[in-house]
Amino acid sequence: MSTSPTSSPVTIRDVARAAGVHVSTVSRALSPEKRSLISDEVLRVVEEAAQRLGYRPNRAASALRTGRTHTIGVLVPDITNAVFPPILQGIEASAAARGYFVFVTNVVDPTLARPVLERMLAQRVDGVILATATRDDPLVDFVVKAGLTTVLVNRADETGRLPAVVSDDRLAMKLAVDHLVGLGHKRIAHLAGPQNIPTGVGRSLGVEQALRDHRMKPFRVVECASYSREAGAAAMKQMLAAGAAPQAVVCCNDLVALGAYDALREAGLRVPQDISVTGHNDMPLVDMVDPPLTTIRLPHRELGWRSAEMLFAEIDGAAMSASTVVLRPELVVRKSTRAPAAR
Amino acid sequence: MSTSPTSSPVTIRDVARAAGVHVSTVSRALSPEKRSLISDEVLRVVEEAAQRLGYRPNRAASALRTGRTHTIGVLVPDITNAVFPPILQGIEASAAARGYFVFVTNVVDPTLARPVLERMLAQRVDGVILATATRDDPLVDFVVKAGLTTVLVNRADETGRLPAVVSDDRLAMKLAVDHLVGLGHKRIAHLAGPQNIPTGVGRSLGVEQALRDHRMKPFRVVECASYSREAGAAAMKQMLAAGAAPQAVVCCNDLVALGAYDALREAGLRVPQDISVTGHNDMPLVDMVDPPLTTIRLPHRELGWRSAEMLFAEIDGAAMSASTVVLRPELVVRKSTRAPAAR
DNA sequence: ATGAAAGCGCTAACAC
DNA sequence: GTGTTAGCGCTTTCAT
Repeated sequence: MSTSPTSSPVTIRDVARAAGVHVSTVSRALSPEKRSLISDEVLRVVEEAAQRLGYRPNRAASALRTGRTHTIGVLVPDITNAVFPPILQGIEASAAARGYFVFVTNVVDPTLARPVLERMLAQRVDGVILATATRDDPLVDFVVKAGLTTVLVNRADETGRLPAVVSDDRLAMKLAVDHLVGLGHKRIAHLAGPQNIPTGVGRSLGVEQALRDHRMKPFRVVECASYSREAGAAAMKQMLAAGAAPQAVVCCNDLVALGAYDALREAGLRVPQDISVTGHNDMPLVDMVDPPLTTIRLPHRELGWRSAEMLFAEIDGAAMSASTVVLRPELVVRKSTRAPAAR
Repeated sequence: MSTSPTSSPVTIRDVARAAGVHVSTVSRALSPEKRSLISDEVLRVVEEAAQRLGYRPNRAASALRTGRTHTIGVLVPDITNAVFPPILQGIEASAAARGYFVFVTNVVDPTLARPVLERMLAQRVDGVILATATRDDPLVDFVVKAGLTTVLVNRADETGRLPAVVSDDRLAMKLAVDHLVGLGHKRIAHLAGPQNIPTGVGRSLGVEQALRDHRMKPFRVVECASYSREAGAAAMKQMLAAGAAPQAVVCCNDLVALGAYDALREAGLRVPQDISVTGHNDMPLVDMVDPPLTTIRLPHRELGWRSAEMLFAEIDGAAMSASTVVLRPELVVRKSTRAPAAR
């Protein structure tokens, strides 16, 4: 029976007056933790009054008093990149379940992250989740010094000072390599990610290790300037220019793989007849491209969810002692890979 | 020379003491509007002290005092849907430029929107942007009654009570239809969007009108249950079951078009040889599917940016009197459309 | 079980 | 140009 939700200058005092009790009683009655201290009768009256007046506790006031804003911040490098929305979704779901709100910021330029964090500090967020950390990120230093509760997602902290939730990049690449080797490929190349980003080096290491397990070495490796289609195309082009084409190429991510498609097509090479390609992420629609991409699926939403859960645990005082949670990726075989042509 | 950004219990009082002035002087000195009232000398001293101590104004306190939180909320139905991230990006860019933060909430179930708004009201957001409004949305009523500054994006308010920023759905469909007619198609069908969503009806109207302009009528129309690939496939299947296949089908959105691809392929029909297909949105990767989709491109980022700008104008007191801004979409021709086969 | 009172950090009248 | 004062709405001792 919520009445007219008109503009609400109704304060706790109004409720107290209406209920004929003191404001502190109202405060207690409306607090889940303290309501046990109040008699059933008063509880009823207060709740009725609050309801009737359309009372909405002013969070700013409560934040000022308690120092807790029920607010967290998230920094993502590019919300337009399909891996981040599911992560955000996971974070937001966890936050909403606790009555928290999430400030989402799109930090295009890494140097702009610092001022954003400054503003978040001013807003007194209860914690932040960083999806932006590069290797040796000064931001890690900053949040640690500032005493800001922080969790990393999708990118771990190599210095081990911050808890993180990541996917197992090494395993991911091993799945791809094993699949290719199983198909009979010998000359397996790698389109590597930027080596200043944790996932970039992790995946490169994974490829090398997996190949080594088969007593093989990367046929050729080219580093991409970024996780983008353009960078992938450029890198593939460069690889092709370097000599004989590989039989298969393991890409650091889907976008790069699609860029490789572009370059390969331009060079008159067919996927998978002439060359097999694998991606990483299983972005939406990669099952519809031509040919459907064999790739690695990540539990993106869970990555977000878990990171938020860790953050809230820390906010609630459970020192996580910088643990890193590693989630398992899985191989999704489609049409971009097949056995190499007989020679 | 910002010193150790340690946990900051440093208040305006500490700065005042360090600078040897009164707190109100500090407040003024640090406020862009009021700093002109302060002597250069004092200004210098205060700024130096603030800097040195690592002072960060407590926004919660300021919000309590002024009633302004420098915070806005955004409700999106599905952040995972590729149209929304660019919109969010536009909103966030506009907000960041003003020192505002954005609460992003993913409202899966429309019935959950109300409690989310209640919480936003409690947080005292300065305004909200709704990307979720359905037709005759009770939410519109709610925010109007609550006196919450609101702008709609991507979906207009038919009752005209709220300002909105939308893309021209009628024009979009006209572009698609004209293209198809120009190619020589006669039997043009429509896979319509949910008719309880403004864009759904807008686009349907657009198709009908455009066809009428050519003295034609829709060859067949099926409404999709949602803007999804599955719904598109189901609708296309249903259409096919209804009798002779159309020569071309105009889809309400890209996902639906891709669903149509699925159903068509299953039915042994080739795109575009047997049937032409158009989409709407120009999602990432639809240029890489097989065949590359002819579609309508929207200025998504600008949609977001403009809506935020309108919201801030209203927050700053410029009554926008519920104006609706309509942005122009554009046709992107790819490989899913061609002239009908000679019979 | 409830009331009284203080104060979180800031801003805005209002003095001077 | 700067200081004084009051108070935003809430929570939390401390009494009773």
